[in-house]
Amino acid sequence: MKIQVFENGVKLLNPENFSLEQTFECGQCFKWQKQDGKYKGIAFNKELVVYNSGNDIIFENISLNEFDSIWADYFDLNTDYSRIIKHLSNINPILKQATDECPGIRILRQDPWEALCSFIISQNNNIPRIKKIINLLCQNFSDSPNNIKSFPSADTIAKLSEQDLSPIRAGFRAKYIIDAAEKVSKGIINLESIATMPIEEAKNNLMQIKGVGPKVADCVMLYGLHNLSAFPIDVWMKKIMDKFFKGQNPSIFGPYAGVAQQYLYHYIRSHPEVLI
DNA sequence: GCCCAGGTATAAA
DNA sequence: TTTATACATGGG
Repeated sequence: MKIQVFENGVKLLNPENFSLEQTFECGQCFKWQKQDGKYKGIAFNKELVVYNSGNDIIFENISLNEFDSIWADYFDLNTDYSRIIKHLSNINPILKQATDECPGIRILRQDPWEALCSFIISQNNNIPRIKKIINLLCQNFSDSPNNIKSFPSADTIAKLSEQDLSPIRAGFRAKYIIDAAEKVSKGIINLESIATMPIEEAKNNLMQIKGVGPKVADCVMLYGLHNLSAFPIDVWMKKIMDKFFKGQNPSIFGPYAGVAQQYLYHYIRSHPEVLI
């Protein structure tokens, strides 16, 4: 990974297997917004503007230290995705097509609580409205010390009532958000320790939270706890499995099932005709 | 107006 | 154990 440091930022020179568009628009995160061709977002209480410049990617107005300590990790830039892609594309022709189409997806290392809360909100919902609700949650309840609209902590949400949450228009999910926040805040659910458990045990723990079923639990494992074998199955993935992997289960993708799932999901959403 | 959305809780079979 | 229905809200 070649890096150039400017007076006002860090530039990644022609990075391999890293596309902002594919990474942000593949349905794994909901808080990054495109403005004037640049992506603006917040993670771990830091604001970032990041954008393409030719084949390079510019991280605006940050130090090398911040890049190394926060963003290289967040974007999973120290993982060799070319190896994962090579492995996956040998498994099945549709996976090869998917990786050829969107080889720049990175599985972000999101904050575990943010991922949990976000995917509770995602249930029976569409992506534009998921984004809207999460944005309202941050606008209304962010507890950042720096006056930025970061994702509110579980402790902050745990102090709220279902009625307090009414401005975010989450509907029936509000009670689930509160329950998750209370369990995390009280330590009944410890996301750090869940990260070290075998995946089935981890999912069973997460499913103690109201509104968390197998799909949301897999999303938390994959996007929040970076367990790359977690395989969230939604309506699209169900169709894909039925058509291309009939009778098989996600274990055929080995330890990278979750990455496979992300390539397939992104690919099939832009080519739904493949399923016909 | 109508159908549906990166599902889950609950009740009924 | 499997299958059916309600759920809040608003995008398309």
